[in-house]
Amino acid sequence: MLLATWNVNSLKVRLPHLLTWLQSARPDIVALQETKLVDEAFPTAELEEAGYHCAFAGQKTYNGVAVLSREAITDVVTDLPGYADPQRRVLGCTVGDVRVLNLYVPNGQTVDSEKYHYKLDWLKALEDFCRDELKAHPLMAAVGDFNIAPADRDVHDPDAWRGSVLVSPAEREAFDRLTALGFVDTFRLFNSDGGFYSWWDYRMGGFRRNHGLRIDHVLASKQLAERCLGATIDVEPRTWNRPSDHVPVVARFS
DNA sequence: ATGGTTGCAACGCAA
Repeated sequence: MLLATWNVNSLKVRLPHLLTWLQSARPDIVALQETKLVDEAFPTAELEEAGYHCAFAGQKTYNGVAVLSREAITDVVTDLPGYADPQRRVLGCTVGDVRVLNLYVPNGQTVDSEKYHYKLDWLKALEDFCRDELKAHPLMAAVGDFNIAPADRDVHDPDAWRGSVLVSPAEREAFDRLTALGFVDTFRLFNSDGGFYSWWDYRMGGFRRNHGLRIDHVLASKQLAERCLGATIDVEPRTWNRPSDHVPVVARFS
């Protein structure tokens, strides 16, 4: 079973890339972020034609998440309990025996901004939610654009980034508290090296120079992680014409 | 030198 996450930065623009990638990678479940589409505009017909069921929580212009699955999708939730938020950043659902939580964690903008405090508040609500979800669903994955590079090895220039949003201590502590609930970073089960990134700024030739950050993750509950056979970052779509600034991260399970 | 690119949608905002 292949489980993937991809921040597509506009599903309208990236639909051709997504369809091409679905055909080549053949994932069973794909979590999408930054669809930037209202639900009425979601390309359900094209994706069903490609063999996927769809669940989505969209909004105009910003945010928006979706899950595509070859198997049926049930028990959908689109909010963190007790955290009223008009921004569409959460899609929890069940596929087979696995609970999947698709997350588009707030970016935070800068550490001195209101958006940064929103990010930390949001992560606290996520932690409370995941604590309960893990108890209810021993086989669980929390995937998505976390907008956090967990360690310096996940950052192309740690000294230049020190203290910035996406790497700040408070964000990393929130990420560590989340994993301490009982998640495993599947990529790190198979690769402990630096230099592997899932996002590169569009500006300044970021991808060409591999000036990236590893901020998109497939976290698996301990019981699900026991079934993990591999995890990869597929950088190829970043080489295509008019790419997303993020690439798919994929984990394989038995 | 505090830049730059993209998407949305409207001439700014978010990433």
